[in-house]
Amino acid sequence: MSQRAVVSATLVDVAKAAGVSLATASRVLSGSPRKVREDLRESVVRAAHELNYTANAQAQAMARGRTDVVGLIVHDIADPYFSSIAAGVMRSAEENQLIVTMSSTMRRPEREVQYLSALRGQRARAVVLAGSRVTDRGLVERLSAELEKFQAIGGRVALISQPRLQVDTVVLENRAGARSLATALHERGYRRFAVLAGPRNLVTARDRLAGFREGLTRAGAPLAPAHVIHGDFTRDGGYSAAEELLAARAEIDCVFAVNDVMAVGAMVALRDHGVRLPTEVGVAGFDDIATLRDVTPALTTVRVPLERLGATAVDLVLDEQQADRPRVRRVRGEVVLRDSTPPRRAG
Amino acid sequence: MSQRAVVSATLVDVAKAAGVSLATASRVLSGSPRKVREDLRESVVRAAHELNYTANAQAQAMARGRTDVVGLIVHDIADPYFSSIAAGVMRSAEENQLIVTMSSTMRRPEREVQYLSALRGQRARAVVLAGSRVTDRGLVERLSAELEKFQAIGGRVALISQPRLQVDTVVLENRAGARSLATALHERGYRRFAVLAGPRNLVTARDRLAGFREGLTRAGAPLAPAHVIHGDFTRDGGYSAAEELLAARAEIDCVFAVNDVMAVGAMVALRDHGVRLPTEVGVAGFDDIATLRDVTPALTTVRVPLERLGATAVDLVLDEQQADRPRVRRVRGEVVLRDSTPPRRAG
DNA sequence: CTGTTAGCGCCTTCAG
DNA sequence: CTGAAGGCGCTAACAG
Repeated sequence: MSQRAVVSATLVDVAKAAGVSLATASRVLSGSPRKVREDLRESVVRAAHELNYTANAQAQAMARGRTDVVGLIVHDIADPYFSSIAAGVMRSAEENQLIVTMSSTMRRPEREVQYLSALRGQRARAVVLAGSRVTDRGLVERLSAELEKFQAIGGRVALISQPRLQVDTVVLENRAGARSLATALHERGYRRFAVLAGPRNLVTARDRLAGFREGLTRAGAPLAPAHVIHGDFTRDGGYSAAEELLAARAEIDCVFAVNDVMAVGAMVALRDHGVRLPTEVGVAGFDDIATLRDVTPALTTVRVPLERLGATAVDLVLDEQQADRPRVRRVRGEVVLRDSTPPRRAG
Repeated sequence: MSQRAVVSATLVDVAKAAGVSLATASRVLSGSPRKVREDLRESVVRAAHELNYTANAQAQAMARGRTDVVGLIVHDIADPYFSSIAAGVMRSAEENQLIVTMSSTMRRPEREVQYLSALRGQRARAVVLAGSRVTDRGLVERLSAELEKFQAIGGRVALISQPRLQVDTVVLENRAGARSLATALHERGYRRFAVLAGPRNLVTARDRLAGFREGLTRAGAPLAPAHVIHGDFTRDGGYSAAEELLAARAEIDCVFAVNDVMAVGAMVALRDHGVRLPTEVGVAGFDDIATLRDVTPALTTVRVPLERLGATAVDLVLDEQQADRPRVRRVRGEVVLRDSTPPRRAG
């Protein structure tokens, strides 16, 4: 007879069971500032407990006119760079009682626009867009338009990347970091560099290349154009780029891959082709990915506080101070010299 | 005068602008099966577009009585094991037009219960719980109770771990995998093993240890109890456990760490203490984490199709066939022998 | 301090 | 095929 209920108890049920009005029940259960007589409060709590009552967050959101959802959009959650950022976002979100809904674009920028639109449908309170911007003008415009719509209905936005759009941004100083790295490597005695530069259309990759080049030029050892190889921002991209370098028989003593994942791919490629590391060629990366710290030789890189990037972005969207123009939080990386680039004797 | 609107257009606005009734507007915009005359449909679509209308998903969910949210709960999203599973969950979720909300327990099992309760508040359609179950009886009971409440209101649940609770589960055959690994290593000539066994209360860790022990026993080279070291399921846990092993001056020729992350930590510890790898000691792990494939020497391990685990879990919760008892999908790992455990000469 | 009531935005019978 | 109206579960004025 009594079929298993597939609906949960509602506030009306609780109120009825407790013998109070809907309003009173709501007041005790939804943390309203208004006081309720102790005995009533108790019976409401008890009734709620007995009925396994849990407020319907959707209904609350509708009645209140706002949600506690923050959307996170990343390029690829399986990439340690993004999973670390996600960890930071989730940590800060939890501290602020927010729910995180996540989506992964699989490195297809158009997806950002789609997901953003979906988040608008969710009436998400805020969205964090992590990952490099691209250079494609059309895409940037479509994203901008969608961001404006999102903001038009009161949503907050933070980017983790480059300050290229009219929204709050956590800026990772890729250029300065790469410049410092170049200087440090030059000081260690390296002179003939190659750069595995990643995709041409990713601003992050471009900035790192540009910064590295600047550093070398200042140090008086300018980068040869032929020693810049583009490719995917992945392990395999690094592997292929390094092979290309070898095929070109470039005369070099140090390879800078614009991220750690690529650097590791490059190391493997070099070794596979009989290059001894780090004696014949030094290798450096960027990011200081935790799981990659234990490769041999230990990878020289630029440490990026990834979790902090994520947490900072959430803090930014939660700080409601409506500035007249986009705010920017700059985060610097720190050069970490390890065994993959030992000091090199002159000559 | 005209302050920037902070509310979005509603269906009423669209209907009004299109000169039709609310019902008609709803029918064209929400993919209702009912037909609407072509000219009306067009003007509704146009009005919606002009007003930047996007249906309020919360309101839709309330009216329909169900959501498109699937919750994912992991131990630690920054751990590549979980980020890969997450990638699989998100892929399958997207294919099914579902939204993923994610939370990370930071390896504190009580959090699973809390998050599950929050997801019940969200009226999530389903939840995927990834990560090893624990042995603590009280925790298991509290989780079970919360799972039942979740299911009582129609929510679907899938676990990725061990079939210990009365819900659908994607089971990773840790025991069988570890057993095969033991056999394979024995065949390569290893005889004196140590196991870095992870936390005592994690079922995954226990199963891997048990399987490995079984394999060795069958092969006639039983594991010495003193050669089992427990510790954290992390890189540093592996490092410490290996140091402990060294301090005990155990006579061994092969170390099995119950996951790759620990194995890498162990490799570093062994090297730091002057042990030559893999000549003096072989090292093996479990999981085949992608970013860890390039350590030197290349790590022998048991490959686990992590993304598929995640995707399978989503498929399971979406397949509404209400079986009378929990369904189980078994997934096997595959031994991958690499350079960290080269064939060993007898003697 | 408590109760009544009007929405929040949308879907979906039910008439027309 | 279209429109009117009730209701999803909850919050927040507004009275009492």
